[in-house]
Parts: sequence; structure tokens; C-alpha cells
Amino acid sequence: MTKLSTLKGVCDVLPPEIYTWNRIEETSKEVFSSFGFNEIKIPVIEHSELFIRSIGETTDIVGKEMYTFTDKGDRSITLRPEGTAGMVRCYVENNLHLLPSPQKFYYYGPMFRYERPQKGRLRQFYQIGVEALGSASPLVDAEVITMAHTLFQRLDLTNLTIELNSIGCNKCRGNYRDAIVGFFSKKGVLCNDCQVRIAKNPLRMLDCKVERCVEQRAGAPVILDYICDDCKTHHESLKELLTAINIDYKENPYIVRGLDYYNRTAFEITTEHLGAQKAVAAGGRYDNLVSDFNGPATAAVGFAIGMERLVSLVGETKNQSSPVFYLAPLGSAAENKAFVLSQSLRQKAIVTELGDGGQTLKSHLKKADKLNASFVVIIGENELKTSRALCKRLSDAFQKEIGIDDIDALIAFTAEKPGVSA
RNA sequence: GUGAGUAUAGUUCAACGGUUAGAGCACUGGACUGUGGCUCCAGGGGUUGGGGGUUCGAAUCCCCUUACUCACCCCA
Repeated sequence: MTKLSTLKGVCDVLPPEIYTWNRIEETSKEVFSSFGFNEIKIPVIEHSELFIRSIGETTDIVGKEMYTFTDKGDRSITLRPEGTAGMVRCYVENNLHLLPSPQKFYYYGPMFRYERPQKGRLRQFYQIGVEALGSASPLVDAEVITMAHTLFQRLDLTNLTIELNSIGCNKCRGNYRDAIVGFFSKKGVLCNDCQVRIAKNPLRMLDCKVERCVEQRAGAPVILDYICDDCKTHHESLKELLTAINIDYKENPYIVRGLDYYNRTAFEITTEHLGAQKAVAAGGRYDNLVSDFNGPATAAVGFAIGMERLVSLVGETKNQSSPVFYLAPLGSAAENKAFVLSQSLRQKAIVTELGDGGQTLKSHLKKADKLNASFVVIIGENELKTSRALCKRLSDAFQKEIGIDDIDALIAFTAEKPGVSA
């Protein structure tokens, strides 16, 4: 039998790292609630068609990264590579547009993309996703960006940069596309990737890293000069709103979202500490996606946070739940007694660790110390005879006898202060 | 899919082609028979990723393979 291991690009999350995950999840719930967002659960599997139609057939995600299989009913099923498509499907399917707009949701869960793993990039990765559907106002763009900013602040993250761009709308993006294609086709030989990009996704040529291409793009057209007046007004309003609450941002005309459904606002929140995958969160507007799925015309904006990337930026989080009591039974009769006692304590929501009756007292105490317990309750032959348990405070080694069934006295002992005990 | 690097104990790492592959941490036990942390001592642990080759001799050199890591592409 070969040694079992996880699949490539998939990993376990163990303590103590899981405490950081929990802290992020809890903090995000607090922040999102304060912005009026509600949690929602949407499926991990969907009809393949949902992603093909929303994300776009020519994107890498759909073209080569989807986990797609045929189920026993001969349906084509895909493990979601991102959350927005499912959210929009849910919005349309449940007629959520009938509720007051905008409807604001967040969700939390794994996404799947068949990619070559590297730092900050996995095949199964977790996202916190946020979507606001039913408003075209730049105010909602600003709210959503502010919400991400607030969360990162609450997690004590500094040195994050908000990068902002507008990629125009269906009406004006074509102008810019033409301008880019026109600009580069007059230039010399481009790298192999860019020769593909010029046909498929010309905007991507702007952040090519090949030296030859970098030189040639000097003086290339800038998107903000090509977007229509409506898009420009929207973009300017968003910037004013962010400025009004002192949120710093950096205009980055090279931000291009990799999914077809985006328009207007595109943004990324980046760090210098993640290697090549520097985006901790990214998102933008998708004003046409709901109507593309035969829903009513519904403007929307959202973003996703890369959970693993965020975890690696947030410092270690301590386990909050180290035991209050460690019960140390000596022998099997004592073990039975300790088991009963443990249940009484746990019913009062007191974190209690139960030791093995076969262990020596010394090994009990060592273990209690390693578990960072506060008190050890020793139950041996003497204690069983007298029905008095020996309760020891580990911080200063003070100990006293307490009636073996006297839960209240045990709890009272935890409240006594070291050094002033009677 | 492309390129580079790495693979030795549970873990982090040593070991010029030359005894029985070592050390820190972790784990278990003892010093201390029913009293933890600190200290000291001892112990368990390894097919040197796998396969083949060169050599008197390979963890070390060569080839193949697998896995991991980083980067490209792309993306959270």
C-alpha cells in the first residue's frame, strides 16, 4: 500500500493555523453585517453551462482549469471555480430582485481550479465572496471597497494597496480594444504570448513582462482616455467617495479582470508579501450578468478574498480554548469517577480535559502543563476513600481539597486569585 | 502546458566518494515510588523519495521516474 497523501494543490488546515481561519471568518462576519450584508450558502457543484456562459468560453478558467465531470444522470457537472456565477444563478432562480435593492450577500467556501500550484495558488482554495446586486450607483462600489478595507484594518494588516481601474462598458470598451490593437500592430515583433493576446485579450499585453514588449508599449493608449462619459462619471464619483473617507487608492490602468463578465470598476487589493500572487482580494462590477441569465436588468458589484493568501498575512492566532480543568485519575475506579465529573463540568460549558487512569501522576501533570490547563483535579485512591478531590492551580502550585462532587466549589476555586488564597 | 530548484528520523537540518548516516526540536521514560514547567541522563525511531547504472566502496557521481517548491501562463 502506497503512502496516502493529499491530491496535488490541495491541503489540510490544522491547528494552530485553523485559529487564524476562525478569527478571519468571525471578523469578516462582524464587518459584513455592519455593512448590511447577509450570509448565504450556495452549492459547490453547478451545471457546467453556468460557468461556461458567465465566465466566458475563451477564458483560461473555463478553457483549461475547470474540474468537470459527468454524473450518473449523464449531466455535465463542474466544481465551482469562483462564486459569482452561482450567486447570480441563485439571485435569478429565487427572484431576489423582488426584494428591496440592492440585495447584499457574502459567502464562504472552497473553489476549484485545475492549475499548477505555487505560492498562494492552490487547486482547492477558499474564498470569502461578497456581492451586491441591484444598484448601479458608484456608492455601492465605494461601500464594497470600504468594507474590504475595514476588514483588513480590523485584522491589523498594513501595507496593503487598493488598486483601481475602470474597464469601461460594452459601448466603449471596443474603442479602447481597437486602439490597443492598432497601436501594437504598428510595432515590431512581440513575444509569443503577446501574439496570442493581441487576438484574444489585447488588454493583457499591457502587463507583459518580456523586456521587448515592455519597451514597445511606451506611449500605449490609456483606457481612461477611451471610456465613455457615463463610465468616466461613474469612475470619478467612486474616487470622490473613497477620498471623502480618506481611503487611499492607486489608479492602475493595467488591471484587467480575467473573467468576461466584468465592466466599469475593477479593483485589486495587493501586498508585497505574497510572491507572484500579490492580490489578496479582487473584484469589480458586472452589470450585465444577471440579464445574461434571463433575469431582469440588474447592475451588480462584488469581490472575493483569497482565504489562504489572507491567512498567510495575518499573524498567528492563539487557541482561545485551552482547558480550565485537567482531570487526573489514578486507576480505573478513579477514571470512572473522573468521567462523571468531566460531564458535570462540560455541561456547565467549562473546558475540561480528561486524563487516562493508567497514567502516572507525573505524566498527568506534564500533560496538563502541555495542554496549558489552569487547574488539575487529582483523583486517586486516597481521594476516592475520602470523597475529597485534590485541586491544584498550576500557575503557583497552590492546591486544596474539595468535595469530589462539589462542582460549585470547584468553579469557585477557579475564581480565587493566586497568592491570596485562603 | 513551459522552465528552474529541491528530496536524508515525526519535524528543521548536517554528513570531502570511505567505520555502524548524525544533531537540535518533538515524543517516551528515568533522576523525583502521588506532584508539572527548568535542568541532567537515557530510549525509541531511517529501505537517505523510488528504480537502474558507474565504483573495491554511493546519501554523495550519472540516467530514468515520482513528489514537492518556486517562477511563467493565468489568477483569489
